[in-house]
Amino acid sequence: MKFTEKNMDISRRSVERLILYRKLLIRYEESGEAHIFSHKLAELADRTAAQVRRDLMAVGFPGSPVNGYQVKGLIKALSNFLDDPVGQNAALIGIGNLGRAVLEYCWKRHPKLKIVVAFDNNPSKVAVNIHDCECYDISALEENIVSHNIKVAILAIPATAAFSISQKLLKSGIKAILNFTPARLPIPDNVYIENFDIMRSLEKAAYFARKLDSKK
Amino acid sequence: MKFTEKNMDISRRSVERLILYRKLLIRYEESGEAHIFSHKLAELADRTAAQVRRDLMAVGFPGSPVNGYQVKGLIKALSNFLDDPVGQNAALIGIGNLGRAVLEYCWKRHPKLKIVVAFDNNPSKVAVNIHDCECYDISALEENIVSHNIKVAILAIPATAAFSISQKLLKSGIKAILNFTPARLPIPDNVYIENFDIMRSLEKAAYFARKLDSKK
DNA sequence: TTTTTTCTGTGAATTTCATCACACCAAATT
DNA sequence: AATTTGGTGTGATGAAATTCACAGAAAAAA
Ligand SMILES: NC(=O)c1ccc[n+]([C@@H]2O[C@H](COP(=O)([O-])OP(=O)(O)OC[C@H]3O[C@@H](n4cnc5c(N)ncnc54)[C@H](O)[C@@H]3O)[C@@H](O)[C@H]2O)c1
Ligand SMILES: NC(=O)c1ccc[n+]([C@@H]2O[C@H](COP(=O)([O-])OP(=O)(O)OC[C@H]3O[C@@H](n4cnc5c(N)ncnc54)[C@H](O)[C@@H]3O)[C@@H](O)[C@H]2O)c1
Repeated sequence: MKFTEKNMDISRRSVERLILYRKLLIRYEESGEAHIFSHKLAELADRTAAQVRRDLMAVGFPGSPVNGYQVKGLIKALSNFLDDPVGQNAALIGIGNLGRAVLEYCWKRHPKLKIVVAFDNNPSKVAVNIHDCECYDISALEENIVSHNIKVAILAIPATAAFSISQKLLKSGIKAILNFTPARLPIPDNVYIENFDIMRSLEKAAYFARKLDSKK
Repeated sequence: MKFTEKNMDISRRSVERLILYRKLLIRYEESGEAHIFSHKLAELADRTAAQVRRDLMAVGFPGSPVNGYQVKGLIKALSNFLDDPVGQNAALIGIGNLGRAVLEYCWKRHPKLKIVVAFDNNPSKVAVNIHDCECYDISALEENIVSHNIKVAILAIPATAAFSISQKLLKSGIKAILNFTPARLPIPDNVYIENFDIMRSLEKAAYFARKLDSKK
């Protein structure tokens, strides 16, 4: 069954890896390679070849035992699987240190996914244009979220403001939130949320550093 | 067996949750509560009560069927399990937008884990002191990592510099790296690495936003 | 031509992770 | 005094994720 239909359910972890594979493949293609074997892609992604092939089953792009996968075709198949054909817009809430770093970083990285609007309550930060992204006052949040058909938001405001803004986002039809504030937001389960907390990541890193350092 | 010894192997996910529990408990304690039941902690952490109790087995702090867990004691037991008794120091490499945001955010958040040194190759950023953190020229990296007994590093430099710096970190005995650059770093498996890539997280969020939005 | 090699695609086995369900306990209730 | 209530700690069970292992296919080697 080479051309598996792509409406099968797929795990969060698997999607994560598919996104990584695509990124690695784009880089790999730039180095001039036209084909790649699962074990090579696995090496780049730091996974096993079997897992790579399993993950790719969801995408349904066939490889050949002789040459492996055609890189260009696989990238296209992955994009077809992962991206919205029309493209998706995202919003940034909070144009502080972190918000600006994110804006800078995400600029022009993805042809189908762009941060097109940002919001802040500090007048000095609005009415400007950073990297193709229009900056508005926070009072214009709802109307712009709706009018730009935005379903993804990045929260980078102080924790104290996080809850009330998240409620507004939900009301405006947001379906995914990347939450950089340390606040825990109550979210219905038909909305995706990912909480980032660098302090917690640092604690985890420190825990394992200690374990690894004490071994041998 | 109430007082399980804590040298059992514990999964990465479980450690992650224990760190979250502690944070939630500290907040909970501030609200004046002295005791907590597993189902309440589960609710705060958005997990099940059974999983909370399972996770806590590793810590070995007993709860009572009548009052649940004593919050103060549990926080202490978690800290005892998670933290280095002496404390750990971390280093930041790259004092740019992102680096400064991280430095600001992590400042005074943890009594046993501190970013004590930072490095940059831009002279205008060194020889200053941000939030108790000394900023040095990158050439002083190795000696300071060693002299401060640092095992955890945060990489927030341009991707092009990531590989060579990571090699220096490894040589200096680093055991964990939080990598914010999009570079993939080859790391021996006795060193912990966590790769952050907001673009990839955003892609994932967009994927699930799309799926959730198309359902019903 | 026949055999060997090598890699894909995927059922089956295995391992890892999460939940279930219950023995046990102490307080509250009858 | 007996019974009910509600929560912990954990063995047993179930589900999910990963790895194994092999049929099949096509090129390369013999
Ligand atoms: N997850 C992490 O690792 C991490 C790292 C750094 C910072 N943070 C968190 O991310 C958030 C932003 O961090 P930062 O360093 O950029 O802070 P910052 O203070 O530099 O930026 C916050 C921005 O939000 C704006 N703002 C404040 N209230 C607002 C409101 N009600 N509506 C709209 N905009 C508002 C401010 O004007 C400011 O521009 C904070 O919650 C911080 O704790 C998280
Ligand atoms: N993971 C993410 O989501 C994310 C988000 C934003 C930025 N980033 C990445 O994080 C890194 C830093 O981002 P930023 O926005 O802070 O960039 P930045 O340009 O503001 O900061 C980079 C800093 O590194 C310093 N630097 C450059 N070369 C160096 C070297 N060889 N040794 C020491 N210091 C050096 C520069 O002087 C500068 O201060 C970049 O790789 C960027 O792509 C990642």
